[in-house]
Amino acid sequence: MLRPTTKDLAKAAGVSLATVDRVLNGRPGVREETVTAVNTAITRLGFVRNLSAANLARSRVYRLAFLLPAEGDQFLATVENHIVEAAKSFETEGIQVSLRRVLGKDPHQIATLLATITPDDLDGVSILAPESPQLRDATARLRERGVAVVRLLAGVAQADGTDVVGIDNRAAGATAARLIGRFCAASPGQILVIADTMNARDSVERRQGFDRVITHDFPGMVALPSLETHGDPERTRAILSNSLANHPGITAAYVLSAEARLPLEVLAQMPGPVRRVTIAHERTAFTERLLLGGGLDAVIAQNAGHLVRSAIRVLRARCDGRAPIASQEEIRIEILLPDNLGNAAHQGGLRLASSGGA
Amino acid sequence: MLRPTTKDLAKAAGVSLATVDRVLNGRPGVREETVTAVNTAITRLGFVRNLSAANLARSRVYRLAFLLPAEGDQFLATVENHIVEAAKSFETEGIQVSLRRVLGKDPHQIATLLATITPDDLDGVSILAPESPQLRDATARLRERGVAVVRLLAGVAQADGTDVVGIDNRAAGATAARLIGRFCAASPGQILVIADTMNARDSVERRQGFDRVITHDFPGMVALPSLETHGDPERTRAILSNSLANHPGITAAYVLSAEARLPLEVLAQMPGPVRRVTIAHERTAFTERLLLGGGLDAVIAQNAGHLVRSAIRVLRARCDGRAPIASQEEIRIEILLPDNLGNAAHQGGLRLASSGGA
DNA sequence: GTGAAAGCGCTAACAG
DNA sequence: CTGTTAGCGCTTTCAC
Repeated sequence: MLRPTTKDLAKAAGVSLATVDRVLNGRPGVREETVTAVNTAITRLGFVRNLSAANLARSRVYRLAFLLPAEGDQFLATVENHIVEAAKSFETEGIQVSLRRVLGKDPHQIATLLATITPDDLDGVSILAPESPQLRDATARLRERGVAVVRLLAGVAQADGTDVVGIDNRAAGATAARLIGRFCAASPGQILVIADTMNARDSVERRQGFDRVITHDFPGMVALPSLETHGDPERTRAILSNSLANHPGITAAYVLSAEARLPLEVLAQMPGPVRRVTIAHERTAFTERLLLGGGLDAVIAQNAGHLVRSAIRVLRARCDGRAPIASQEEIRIEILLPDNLGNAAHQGGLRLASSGGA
Repeated sequence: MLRPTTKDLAKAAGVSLATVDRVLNGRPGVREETVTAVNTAITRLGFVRNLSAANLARSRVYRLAFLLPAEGDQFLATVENHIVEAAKSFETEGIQVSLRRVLGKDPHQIATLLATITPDDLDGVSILAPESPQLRDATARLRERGVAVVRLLAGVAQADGTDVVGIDNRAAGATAARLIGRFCAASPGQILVIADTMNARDSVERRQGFDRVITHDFPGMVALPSLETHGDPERTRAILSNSLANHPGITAAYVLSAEARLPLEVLAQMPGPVRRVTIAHERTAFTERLLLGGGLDAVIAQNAGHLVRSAIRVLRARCDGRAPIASQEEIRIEILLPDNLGNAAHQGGLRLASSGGA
């Protein structure tokens, strides 16, 4: 026989469909006895609930939104593209995903904005913004109001029950350090560490992971104090040329911010007798090109597509009061070399057959 | 207004539900005129089809099976685990996934087995077996009979329209070579290359990719001829000790087969004055432990969970006559270092919140 | 060629 | 506390 349905359950347990439904959804108002009767039938028949049918009956639509910074460079654009793509493919499943580039730099602005969101507008939001007390507060309120929340990329999980989708930044920093250490085996020296700003929690964590590995496993190398570009080309030029002049023993550079273009472009213009080992974060058109051209030795990345789809799945699960499948939602720290960039980068042939199937 | 339904379409186009359905599913027997009328309504209303409802109405169940080798070591076990896990989570979507460890080493046995499968048993199969003319033939027949087919890990795409889910093995070999080359910068020398057998297409491709990069980018190094273990411990010991004795300049080892335990264990027992840079494929309990313990410098892996879920999604799409979403189904070549193994390996805390959501 | 009506598995008012 | 009934959006006979 095919999969048993609620009807079969009702018959087996000697109750009506409505009662089966009540038990299935843990709704109150059913005698303990009947509950067990139904549950027995469930296990006996090996009943598995048909979620699509349930959602159809509920005519449930999930209204989700991604709230992103208003300003950003290539990485943000990549994330955006994946959101748009994912929005399309989730639409058939009754999940409406919108995208709003509204978050400013001021934590208060962000908090004020979040305060306007209610369950009438949205069922869940995914927020990409730096950690701040205001933000933590605002997300807690949002959740109390009944809006599911996940933090994208940056944030601390578990503290208030808000999920975080993104890589472990300490591990990412450690990975960068390991690569630099190994790549510099023949020429250990000083390491330039460059960030947008070290005020962001994720930057600090990356730096911590980085330092741990360098100190512990590569005693011949020294990671210099972090330089902060603040996104300013002039300043970047100044601090980099200054640092390179002061430290002739620099053999490597680590750019730990998500937007690596500015420091990498400036770095490329600096004179340097030795070829420096350089590692940056996130796959963008820019880092990809540099990697293929030999101007970058490795890229530490998190797959933006996975990131977005994972955030959507987690939100959906939370909307239903379900727990996400942790093993599926873990975002891997990818190491990209010129050789494992995959199709998107430079090859023509997909491994999927181009024509229709069976 | 909420998302328009078929009913709205019918009204807008001045036809019945049945006709809308015929157009939606490209069924014959509709006047050209009415077809365009419906299509106009579709675009005008921005109609998006509700797939769950469609599947419910069809009471479509997808019966898929993974056909795996009867014999294998840890990597196969990992794949198996993921199949079982995926089977559970896809069950709610009406996708029944079974697992059969039935494939032997003989291509004819495999072909004979595939010949017994009909659309009455299964809607799609995912086959993990080495390339062979018999297999290609058998899969082609299967597809003709109306059973969707994807090849797992090994195979050639597009040739007969059969999809292949797995990494690009040439790129994987190239990635291994790049890492070995860079890690050996201070001590270039000869590289031991070890395989189960070089009769498998994927082994050959990895070797090709490996050689290309070594030759082109690391002229100071030499990749020795491939040694074949044939899964035999005695033989492995003999050929390895022989090779190490003959080539005192060996500074690296590349194990290119999916099951790396045997050669790595034997290699560990071999005396060696210099610490060798060692790289192997696939994440298993064994390679993970070795990586963390420093006995392995990197692991080139394909995420078994993605692999399995991707195979299922592709089969499902083909069953429906849809094209899979290529960007989502590309399997990344992961590089694993001790630092980016992630939660599963050694950490306790998940980044997902442990308690219920909004 | 096209339409009417029943039903997929489940939920959500209502009655009782 | 429990059952009846009418759908959710789409497909599928079977008539017309």
